Amino acid sequence: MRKKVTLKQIAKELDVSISTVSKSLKDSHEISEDTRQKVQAFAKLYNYKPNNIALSLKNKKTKTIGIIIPEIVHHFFATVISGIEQVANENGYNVIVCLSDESFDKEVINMELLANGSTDGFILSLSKETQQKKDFHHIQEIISQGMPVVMFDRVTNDVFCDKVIIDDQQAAYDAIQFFISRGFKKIALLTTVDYVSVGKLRTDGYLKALRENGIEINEDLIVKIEDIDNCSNKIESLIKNQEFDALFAVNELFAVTAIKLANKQDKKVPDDFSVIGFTDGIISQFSTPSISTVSQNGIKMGRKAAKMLIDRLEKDEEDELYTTEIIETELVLRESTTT
Amino acid sequence: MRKKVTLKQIAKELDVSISTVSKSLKDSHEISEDTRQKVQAFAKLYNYKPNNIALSLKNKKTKTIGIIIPEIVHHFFATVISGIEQVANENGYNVIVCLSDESFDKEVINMELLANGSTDGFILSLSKETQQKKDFHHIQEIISQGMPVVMFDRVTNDVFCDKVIIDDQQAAYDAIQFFISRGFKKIALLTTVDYVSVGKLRTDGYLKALRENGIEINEDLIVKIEDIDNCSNKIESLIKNQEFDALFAVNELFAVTAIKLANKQDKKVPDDFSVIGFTDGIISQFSTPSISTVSQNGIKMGRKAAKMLIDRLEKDEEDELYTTEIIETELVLRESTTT
DNA sequence: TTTCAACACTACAACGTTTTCGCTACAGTG
DNA sequence: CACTGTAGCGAAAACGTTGTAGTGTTGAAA
Repeated sequence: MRKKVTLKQIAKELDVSISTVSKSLKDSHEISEDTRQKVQAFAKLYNYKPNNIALSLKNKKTKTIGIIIPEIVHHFFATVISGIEQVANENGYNVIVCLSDESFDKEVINMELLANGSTDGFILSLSKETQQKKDFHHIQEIISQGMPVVMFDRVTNDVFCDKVIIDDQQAAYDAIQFFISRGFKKIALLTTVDYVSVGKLRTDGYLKALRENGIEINEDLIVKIEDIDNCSNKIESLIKNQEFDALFAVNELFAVTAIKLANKQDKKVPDDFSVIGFTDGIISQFSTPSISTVSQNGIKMGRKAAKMLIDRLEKDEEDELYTTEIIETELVLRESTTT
Repeated sequence: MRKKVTLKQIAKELDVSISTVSKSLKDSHEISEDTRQKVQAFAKLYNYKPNNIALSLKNKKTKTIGIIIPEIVHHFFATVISGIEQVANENGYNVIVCLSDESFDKEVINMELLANGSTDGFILSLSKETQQKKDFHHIQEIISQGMPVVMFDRVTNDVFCDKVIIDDQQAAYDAIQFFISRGFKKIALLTTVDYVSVGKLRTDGYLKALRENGIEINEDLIVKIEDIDNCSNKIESLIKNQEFDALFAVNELFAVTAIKLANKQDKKVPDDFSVIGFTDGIISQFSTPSISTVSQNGIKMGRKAAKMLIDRLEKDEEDELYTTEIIETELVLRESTTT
């Protein structure tokens, strides 16, 4: 086994000082051509590479970005990571990923762990539990220590930092407007419980669109789902007992589940009702019928978040002006809506 | 801004030595009750947490696992990461994720970067390009430096290390046997080009099952796909020009694409032909018809890989005995196969 | 001959931590 | 009084690196 070689070992071997080795490898003019070549040749032979940890300690920079997300087995979050990783990579940064599993405690523990020197900054999306508790002290704490934080998608107004979001309300509004423009008046909504920020905003967009078009809001057409694994009953009863000609779901899982359950009751999408989902993932693309969605570009979101974080990291003045970037969404029309 | 406090600062503030502070916080018996309490109170007040980087440098352990995978926007890899993260977390490890984007160069660069002190070991799945080039020097190099490596799914026999795989050949064999047991004789295969190790193995299982059952192999029923974004023609022509009663796809994307293209030609699954895919992902579950698959439990694979790596890391003797764990697969029957 | 610059190199501190070893002062023992 | 033991603390090294501030030698100008 050939362990990694250090400056010290090279120095000893060549009978020069550590400084000389370090400078030779950095092509310092203080070192004679002769010595430089000797050292470089030796270093190459033994495949010398500086130790990142030692550099991090010295420079007080790790060139590492911490990502905290609720879960990774979720197409949207995976695309965001992918986007972050692209930009990080282009700028010589690594990403270290922690999953909160939607748990407040895990979110706190992971952040505190990484904040102790492991990362230069954070990109995070809040866990459900954190949003529910409205307890953001761990994030505040980290920001107050001078570590930059960028929040995306599931954000909160209670923390001042850079943010990347989509205009959830507007996007939902646009989707509903699309339905209305096609002459649909009875529009059902499949949404989450209110404490999930994005669910709430999308619901608001739905309500706003109806109101502005003078359509009465029918509470029977609004289904709020807490637990995705346990929502069949509610959706089934909606489809069976209510009459509607269009359905808007705040995520693609709700959308595809509704379509499947409709099939069971011999109702066909889009013949019996049109469907638009949210988040343009694999499911929407490949289900039959393929589902029209409000496309939320995760890659773009991740890239933007990473760019904002790195910009802040590489700028030396502390800038207290935080910005919130809005990533545009797009209504992607597929087979689940009549044209 | 309240920067992180160090031992040195506490020492200065309380007018004791750094050693005393360190020992106090570790409840050393060398320190008087009095001093200990004073230090601990102060540390708590200023929220002292030891600096991970300094610890890593001192202990020559980072408590970090490097994960190198081809891409993350891929349900299977996301589940594997999820599994790795679970076990890592349980054992106080963090995970740092790098994506090779199926590129040999990026795989090499990322590994070399992380190997310079950033991680204690690696869990990786080979990029397509690496498998094609059969160049594994970067992995060999890292192993020879004494850094443990665990490979999963896309592995190679040319590198000696711990591995976690499924029995791809057997799983494919079982799927084909299932078809044959239902009386199907004309079985089509949608596979990858041969250099993708798992594709090759699954193809071998298909061939073996046919041979053992005395069914003649019809090359026209075997379609090898290089590029997923550009495979429609080949699959369409298979469906249009060949006659078959069952189709086995080596991944779920191929499976769902085939079903969609069949629909276009007014052929229905499973009425016109049955389909079994590979990798039990979101698509298989939610497409219509839902797709029967050989389920490849990514979480389990990730957990196992992480366990193997951590075991090796925490055991002090160097053990040259490498093992290859086989994760069992399961045939999950859904709507795409007739019963 | 003195002075000084240029050259080629080394020593050392610093980053934050742990741990071994050593030191001092005081109590106890014979 | 001389010695030993010990409680309580501090100094210093080590991990690997970089950059600043020296150090010693040479040769040339004054």
